[in-house]
Parts: sequence; structure tokens; C-alpha cells
Amino acid sequence: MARVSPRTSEPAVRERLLETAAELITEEGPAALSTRRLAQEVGTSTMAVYTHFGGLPQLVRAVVSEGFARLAEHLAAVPMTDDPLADLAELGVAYRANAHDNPHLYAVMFGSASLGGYRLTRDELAEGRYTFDMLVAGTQRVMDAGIWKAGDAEAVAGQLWCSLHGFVMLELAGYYDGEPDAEGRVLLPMMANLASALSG
Amino acid sequence: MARVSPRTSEPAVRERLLETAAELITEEGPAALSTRRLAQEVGTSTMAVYTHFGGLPQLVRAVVSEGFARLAEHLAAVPMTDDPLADLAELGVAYRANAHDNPHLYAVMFGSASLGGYRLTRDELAEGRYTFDMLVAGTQRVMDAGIWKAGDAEAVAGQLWCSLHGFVMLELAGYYDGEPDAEGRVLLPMMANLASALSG
DNA sequence: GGAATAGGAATAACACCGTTATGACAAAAT
DNA sequence: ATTTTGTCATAACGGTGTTATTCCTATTCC
Repeated sequence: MARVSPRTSEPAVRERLLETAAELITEEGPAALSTRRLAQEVGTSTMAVYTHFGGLPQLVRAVVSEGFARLAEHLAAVPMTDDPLADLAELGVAYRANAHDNPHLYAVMFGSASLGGYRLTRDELAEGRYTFDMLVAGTQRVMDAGIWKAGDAEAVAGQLWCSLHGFVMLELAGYYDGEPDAEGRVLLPMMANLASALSG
Repeated sequence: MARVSPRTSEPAVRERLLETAAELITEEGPAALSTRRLAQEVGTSTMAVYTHFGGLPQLVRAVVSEGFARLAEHLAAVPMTDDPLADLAELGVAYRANAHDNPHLYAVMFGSASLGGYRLTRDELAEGRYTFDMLVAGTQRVMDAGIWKAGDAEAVAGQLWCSLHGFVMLELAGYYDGEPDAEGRVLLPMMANLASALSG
């Protein structure tokens, strides 16, 4: 069984592997993450990756899991006011901001092709759906306030998610590079337009 | 200078490398593409990749370029009727169909993180924008017919592209796996909803 | 026609990668 | 005190992209 703490209060190797791996992906991209580089960075041997995670793919999955947690934190940090529609827009802004702060990590989270081309597991999909649930809740609030006509909040939030995710991915790919104010001139109008489609 | 044809009418090695690389990515994923595997498949040595393309990344760029060409073909094959709105919907359906037929290739085309984490060049972005231009033209037709209120067709098409791309990416990642009729229940309603926001 | 030349391709090597087997070592459990 | 168990270091295996070198062949020039 896992040693609780080896007397010394140093952070466990597992934690440091996770943190450093996330750092490497975030700062230098997925290609910079290798067992040898990681082991050197943490100050251990490549075996640590296998004793603690079972292999590099599983470690990446753990990093992805933390990425979803960060995203959830970003979204949860958005304050709820008495203007549900503005709150929903802020949710979109926070969603994009998180992807911008961790572009490589975001790409790994949703980019099914990267890092050996593994597919997301049921659990990872569930973590993504948790993000989606926040959009559903925000949409439901707008409907409950009578700003949008009542309807299938999941379907509407799904459309919202597609637009958000698509915009973020295109932006990360390099489109909108010549756009100085993508948030004000693309993201917000997009959400406003979706809103107008459902108002009344 | 490049030999025009070595007397024999066999397809040039460069062409076969390109075709086989696209096949490998399409059928087995990006991870299956390696210089040695490719050389063996084509019946040459790994050096061919370097003499013809300069390296694996450049070859991948060439494959991506062909992927954009395929996408353009798919979209150009959509017949234009006297119902511009229906045509635009068909454009979206064709867009998704192309991504479904070549999921790995589509992911490489837009997945900035995959295969060594290279960034798209200006030229590749331009090829993607050509796809975008088709959406702009389709949108313009709807506006010209008076179905949508006249306005910035580029902005509207951009929103359309975000939604389309986001939906396709999420679908390829595994969300919507439990949805038997994603086209009818997600994609088409999404486009219809965007349409209603702009009608009048 | 023969020689010079240039470009394509094969071989082998280098450094790196993920992974695994082996063994040493220290902390728990008995 | 001894056994057990989890952790990590070392070294090896097969694989990767890339490069230098060499050979060969087809074109080009005279």
C-alpha cells in the first residue's frame, strides 16, 4: 500500500510528477513530456512514472483530469449576479480565459489525436460533462428568469458549448490571430446572437 | 532538378509517400505514421522522406494540405438549389460528413497539439480560410435572398464555423457517443437555431 | 558516343524515446 | 528480528527521427 508520508514532509513523488508533467505540457507542449525528461526534472528515475501511474499514457490521463478540475474551478469562480444572461456570458469568457491560460493542456484535454492518439475514457468524458453541466445550469437560470423562453436547457447549453469549444479551438489553432479583440468582437457577439435567438 | 519521369510510368515516389501517409493517418491514426513504416509500405528507404519533403513534419504538412483539399471538394460537391437556407444546412452536413470519413486527418488538420505540436503556417491557415470562404458565400446567398437580414456575412459565417467545428470536435472526442442521430438531433437544430436568430 | 554531373536512394550510425526486467534498499507489518 | 511490500536506480530492448556517407543511375554537356 502507498506510504502515507515518508516521515519527511516533502511533497510525495507522485504529486511532483503530476505537477511537473502539467508544467511541461503547459509551457513547452506535449512533445516536451517524456519519461526521461520528467524523471530528471523531478529528480528521480523513469521507473517512478511506472510505479505511480503504470505508464506515460496513464500519467497524461491524470494530467488531463487535473486540467478539467482547473477548468471547473475557473467556471465556479464566476460570481452569480441578478443578471443571469450576463452571468452566462461571463461563463463563456471564463471558459475561453482558462483555455488561453493553458492552451496546450486544453488541446490535450479535448484533442483526441495528441499524445499517442488515445481515446478519452468514460470517466474523462464524465469530467468534461461536468463542465457542460455548469453551462446547463447557467442556461436554466436564464430560462427561469423568463429571459429565454423555457425549453430544453441541455440542448441549448449543448449549442453553447459547441460554439465556445469551436471558437476556442480555432483561436488556439491560429485563426483569429489578426483579431486584436477576439473576445469583444467574436466571442461576446456570438453569445449575444445565440441569446437573441432564444429570447422572448 | 526533379526528374520528370524515370521512363517507367510508375507513380512518383513522392506521390506514393503522400498517399500512403494519408492512408496511415486515416486508417490507423497519427501514431502509425513513422518514417520506417512509411518507407517499408512504399518500398523505399527512410531517406525518401527527407529528399522529397525535408522531414516528417513537412510531410505531415503536405498531408494536411491534401486534407483541406478533400474538405473543399466535399463542400464544393454540395449542389446549390433555389433554397439557400437548405443549401447552407447541407454544407454543414457535408462538413461533418467529411470529418467523419477522415476523423484522424481532421484532427491533425485542426489539432495543433498532435504530431510533435507544430503550429499551422500562414499557408495552412489560408487553406482553412478557403473552407471558411465557402461558408461565407453560402451565408451571403441566404442574405441576398432576404431570408436573413443583411449584415456582416463573414461574422455570421464565423459563428457558423465555430459551431460546426466545435460540434465535430466534441463528437470526435467521444461526446455524443450515446446519441444515435447526432446529425438530426444536434447539428441540424443547431443550424436552424442560428438561422432563426438572423431571420427577418 | 563518352564523360561529367546532379539528384535519388540505400546503409549505417547517433541520440532519443517508452517500456521492462532486475535488483537494491528502506519502511512497514508480523 | 524477520518477513513483506512498496519505491526507486540501473541497464537493457526495440523503436523512433534524423543525418552523414556512399552508391547508383539518369540526365546533361561536349
